[in-house]
Amino acid sequence: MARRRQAVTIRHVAAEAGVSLQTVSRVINAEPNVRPEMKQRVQEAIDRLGYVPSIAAQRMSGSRSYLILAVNDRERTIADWRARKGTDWVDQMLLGGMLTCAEHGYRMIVELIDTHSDHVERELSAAIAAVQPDGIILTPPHADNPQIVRFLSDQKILFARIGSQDDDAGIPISMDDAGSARMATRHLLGLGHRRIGFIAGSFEYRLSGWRVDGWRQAMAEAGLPDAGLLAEGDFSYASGAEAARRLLSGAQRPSAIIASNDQMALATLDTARAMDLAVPRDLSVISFDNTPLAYFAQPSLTAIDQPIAAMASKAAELIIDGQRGKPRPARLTVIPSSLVERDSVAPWPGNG
Amino acid sequence: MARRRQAVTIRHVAAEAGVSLQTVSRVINAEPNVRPEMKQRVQEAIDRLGYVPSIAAQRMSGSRSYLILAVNDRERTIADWRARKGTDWVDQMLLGGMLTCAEHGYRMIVELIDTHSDHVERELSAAIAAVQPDGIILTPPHADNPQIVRFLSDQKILFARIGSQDDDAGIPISMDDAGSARMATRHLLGLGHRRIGFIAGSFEYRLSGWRVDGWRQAMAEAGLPDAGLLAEGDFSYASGAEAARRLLSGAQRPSAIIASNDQMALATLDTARAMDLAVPRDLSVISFDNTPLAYFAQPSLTAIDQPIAAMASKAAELIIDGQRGKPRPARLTVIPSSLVERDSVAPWPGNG
DNA sequence: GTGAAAGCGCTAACAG
DNA sequence: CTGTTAGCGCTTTCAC
Repeated sequence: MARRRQAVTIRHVAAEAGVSLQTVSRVINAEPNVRPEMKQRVQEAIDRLGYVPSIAAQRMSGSRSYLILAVNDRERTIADWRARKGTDWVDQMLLGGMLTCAEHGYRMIVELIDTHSDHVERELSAAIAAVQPDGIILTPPHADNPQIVRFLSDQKILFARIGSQDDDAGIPISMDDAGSARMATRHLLGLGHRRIGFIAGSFEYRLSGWRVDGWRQAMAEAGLPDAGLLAEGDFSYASGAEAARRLLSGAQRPSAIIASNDQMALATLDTARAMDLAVPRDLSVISFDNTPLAYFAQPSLTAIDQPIAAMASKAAELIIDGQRGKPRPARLTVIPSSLVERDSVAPWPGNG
Repeated sequence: MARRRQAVTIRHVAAEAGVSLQTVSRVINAEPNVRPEMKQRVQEAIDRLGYVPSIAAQRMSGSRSYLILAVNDRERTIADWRARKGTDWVDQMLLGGMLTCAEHGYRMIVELIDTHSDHVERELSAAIAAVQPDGIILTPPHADNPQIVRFLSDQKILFARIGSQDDDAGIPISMDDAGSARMATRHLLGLGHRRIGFIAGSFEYRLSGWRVDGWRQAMAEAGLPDAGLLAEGDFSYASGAEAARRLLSGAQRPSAIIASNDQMALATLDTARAMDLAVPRDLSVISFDNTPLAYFAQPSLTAIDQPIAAMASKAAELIIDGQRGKPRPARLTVIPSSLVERDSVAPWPGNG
């Protein structure tokens, strides 16, 4: 195996520009205390030689690796990939995270970690030891995993927590789940609906609770009861179908249902059809997440769009800022969600 | 910025096990010439300390970086991510590539490169200089880009070419596009169809030509003419719609159409509907790729499933093998595709 | 402001 | 079979 060496190193640039290694290093890192003319001379040599620093070497000596680890739940991610049902969480993370990293000379590495395993910490620390990232982006449910959060805090590693609202450690970034659920509920209230059911996601995800809270608040604001209108799912299609059946079988069935993700909303659509209820004529449905599924469903789903790309981009940005010495935001960074209106919602038809 | 150092280094392990650094290194790299008892002693120390080698340090001294670069077309990839229409090419690459990499202690880094830019080479060489990957996985259209292929050959970097069939350089891995098109065509012939239209993709992708060839061959085998049955698209929905309209407006319209990707197949579905043709009663449609779109389309699309995950996995495997000294396969590695039957195909209805 | 020297964690090459 | 030595390319520290 040939010992593969870098074609153009800082040494070549230094020779070409007739300066020391240090000066080149300073220019690369945009450090102060370099005369403009020196800086220009070095920059020209860099361009002429097409020099690009080796991230391995940069990491070896310095404190930066220019690598950010994006950590996702192994089981769920692989299941989504295999299912090929259009869940594009990872794509959106890459869209936001990768591009923002690239703008600053960073790269993103995707890592899958088991939530349930008793050795989460070991898995994560192995990844950290191997990659030595400058920061870590956590997603649900890891973002609220106390073991992980404590571990990263102790290690003093910069980390962002997408979908979390805890500002005790790391950098929480959220779309404001409660507010989003309120928005969806108010939208339906505004159309005259009074009995609005809610299908919660797994409470292993803290955002599930916040979404329920938002719905409850909006109902309370409108002076409406929520008793008998909440059903719990676990984000899976099957759980959504069961929850929808429960809600729709009651004596006073809801005229609208909000589901905590697209899979459960789709299940609600199918369940309604099976019960001879037309959507949106007999039942309005609003979904959360807005994956491609929402677009393809029949009828297409009105949905709260979870701004994954924007959250990932912000996460990368804040980590890079932090790496450069900027203090982290004092509290939760909110990236607002939006309501995408499609065909699954209609005004309340009245008593007719 | 604190100079962040590795918590546990090879040095600690060596001390713990009471051996030299070299011996530890040999154990890590599974090199021969280490007595089993030594090996075990070292392994125990590694486990006790939770030691994981730093890939940066490994790259610095050795010849391996344990990093593989997966290169995709920038423009198309970003467009797909933004569109959120369920194109899951990158997900499938990750599914196959990342998991296989992980099995061997490698990581995959996704990189986006402009095809059209006149500085493809510069972009790519910058990525290589920065990451110093042990190998590169090229996808269409890069896999057949002569500039890129020549450049990587000259640099003597291991690279796999997904979707390519050239065995002059790199490691070509293909699903056999001609064979796949033949399979689709024969499937329709077997159901009695005689006039089978074909919508080609952009000829900037060489596989577009191969797919056309396969269709032509199958038609010729059956003694059928293909004149007037070929329309050219560019993989976009719009181009597919236009191509479908052209094919369906002829005097002798086809009873079946094969589209070279899902977007164009969807466009064919919509165009047929607009022309009052029912699918599959009046027109059968077969698609290529089998993204989530094929599953969600109405009616769902019978499709040639392009085994992206399997190809990416094979690519990673062959690169890692190569890195370990195994010679690359003498010729094209074929990962067979399969036909996924759904609702867009029916037997030829006869003259009625 | 700029340069020289030391060392990051690991492996290649060579000794023993 | 095992240990020692010399770097890999870069940044840090400390002189000047």
